Amino acid sequence: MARSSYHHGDLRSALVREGLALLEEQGEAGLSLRGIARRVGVSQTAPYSHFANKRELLAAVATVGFERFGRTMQREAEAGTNPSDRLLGLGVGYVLFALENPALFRLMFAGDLSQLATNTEFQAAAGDSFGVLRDGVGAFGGSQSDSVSTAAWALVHGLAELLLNGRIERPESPDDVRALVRRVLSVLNPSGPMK
Amino acid sequence: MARSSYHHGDLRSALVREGLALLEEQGEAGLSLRGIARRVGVSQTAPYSHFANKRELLAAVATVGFERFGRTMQREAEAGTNPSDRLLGLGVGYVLFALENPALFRLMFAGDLSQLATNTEFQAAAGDSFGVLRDGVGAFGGSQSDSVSTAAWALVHGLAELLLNGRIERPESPDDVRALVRRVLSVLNPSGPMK
DNA sequence: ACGCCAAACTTAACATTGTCAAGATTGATA
DNA sequence: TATCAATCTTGACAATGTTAAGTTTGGCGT
Repeated sequence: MARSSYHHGDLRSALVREGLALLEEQGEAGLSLRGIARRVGVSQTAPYSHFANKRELLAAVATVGFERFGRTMQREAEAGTNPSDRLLGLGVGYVLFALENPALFRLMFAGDLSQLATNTEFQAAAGDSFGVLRDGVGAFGGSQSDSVSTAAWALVHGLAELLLNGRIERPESPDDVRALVRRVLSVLNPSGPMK
Repeated sequence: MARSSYHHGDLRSALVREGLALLEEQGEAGLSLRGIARRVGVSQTAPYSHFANKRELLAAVATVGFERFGRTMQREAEAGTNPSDRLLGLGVGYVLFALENPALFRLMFAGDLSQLATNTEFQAAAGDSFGVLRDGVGAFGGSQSDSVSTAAWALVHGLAELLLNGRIERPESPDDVRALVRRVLSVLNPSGPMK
């Protein structure tokens, strides 16, 4: 949709939206500032009126990613009826999101974005999505809630990352994902270490 | 050290070596093909006599990384006297390596390198280093060895990644790393799920 | 209603990067 | 010792992130 007026009107949102689309289609490698601008139908430097640099645009894209991420986890968790099932749902949501949005997931956890302490929106969105996870684990972990929640988080995150890298064989269906997460999460011992 | 002869003599190794050095000094952002060539004192396109493209050079760098990675884990594991302590050592080595070589670790697990099925050296080095881990876990896990080893792997990998991203507070000393890994690994239940 | 101004957008340019093509150099091999 | 293929260089191209300087315009105060 070509615009008629000199001013776009909602360029900032459009850039983020097309950034997400481009990321999905071409992966992070094909995600250039100029490419996004081209796609929106705006000059190469127009984004600089809304973002200080490419990183800040990517942070905005990742922010939307975190919001979707949190919703995905919440949706999967709500199906469960007890704390244990809800934890499983959170893990399934975590891994499903990663597998369905590989490039976005990697962007969200890219090193250079995480150190954007300046960008409060990004930090807030990331914090919120992890809050969903942490709360779910809290209701599950027993005496050692803190260790258990850290362990569960690391577990699903590592699982997602290893799946994306092809180090662990990719499940074919969402049901297989569910089974895998269940199997792996089952080694967690909520009552703390034995000895 | 400027070279005297037209032929470098050992350019391939030099490129990988300086690539590692540049990666450590400047991070992945500052790791350019031309930068490495400049550092070695060779023309911009000289690397193309030894590598098909930048990715292949980075894969060679990552290959060295995986070799060091395996050695670090093995060193830490050898201190333990029983399977449980050895597993702990492996995890500590895993996380320590990530924290001490953040840029290299991220490169090793970068998405585009992992899909280099062509590069057999890279795949072999990666496989070997994970073999060290898998063997160590195998001697630990009980009835559900497979689930336990996958879980332990995902656990330490996720922990490493979350630490690098600053999502989990960074331990200050290697001893703190050891304590953290011990605490988190302690929720693993080697005898399988309870119910 | 009108003029102004700051925000939004464009054009032009620069340095840097990955990569290719074509040529120069040279060590080893026959 | 002549040659040839591997190694390295020069030159060039397109793409990218970013800055500088100029243009357009919607909305505000008067």
